[in-house]
Amino acid sequence: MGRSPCCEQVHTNKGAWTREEDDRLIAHIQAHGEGCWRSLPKAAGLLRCGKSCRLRWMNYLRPDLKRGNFTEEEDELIVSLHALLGNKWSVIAARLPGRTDNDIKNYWNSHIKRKLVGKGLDPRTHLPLKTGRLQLEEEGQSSTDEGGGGGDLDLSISLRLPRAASVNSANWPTTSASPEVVPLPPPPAAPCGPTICFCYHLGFRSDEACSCRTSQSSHSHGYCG
DNA sequence: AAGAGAATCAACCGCAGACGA
DNA sequence: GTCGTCTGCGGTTGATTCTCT
Repeated sequence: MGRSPCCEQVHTNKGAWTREEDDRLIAHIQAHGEGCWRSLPKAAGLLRCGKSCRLRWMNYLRPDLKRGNFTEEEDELIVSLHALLGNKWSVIAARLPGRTDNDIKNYWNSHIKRKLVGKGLDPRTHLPLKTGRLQLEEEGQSSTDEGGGGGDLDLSISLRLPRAASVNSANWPTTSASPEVVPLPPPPAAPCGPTICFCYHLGFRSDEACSCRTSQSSHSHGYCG
């Protein structure tokens, strides 16, 4: 098919952005909005590809970005969301106002991953390391894999919010009640059926995020229906 | 003080999905 | 329905900074 390159490689800069390039990009976006990234570099007088401009703006120049260390609350929230969503960094970032997917991804890889391993947890599955089952998973059998593949057990797990009301962002353990918080996709319209609500309490504190507490244990399984 | 290794983070790359013609 | 373009995402890389010896 011959995908065209995202930019004319010959005429674009690469590598670290200069102060001047940043200023040009900021000035252009403040004047014209984010608009079409492909045409932006030319319009802004930048020798960069649109992709690079977008990345620079999203990850570094946006005025609403929060700089500095992650708080303990953010840390816990990332772990919780990762347990539910996996490496959906953009979705996780949407729950953390002022943080970018790149930030979170980097923070995950440099801090949290190590922290979980230190606690004896598999950072991918959030389950204890080196059980027989996990041994299988490490060889390519993930517990979240689509139903498929071998073995006597159907290992697929259905995750859903325990109650429709939980879609409301107020029920999520966000660090602030920012209106920018993006709710997770709503559950199907059908009433909550026999699907297991697998509430794996990682990082959530009491009365937050989920109310179907059928067990006092820290790793409880609730049931919708 | 200097070098080595580890940690951090900005940026790039390739792919997939959305969308319009 | 097909094709081409654009955007956004996740994985990865590489430069810089920090820490330890």
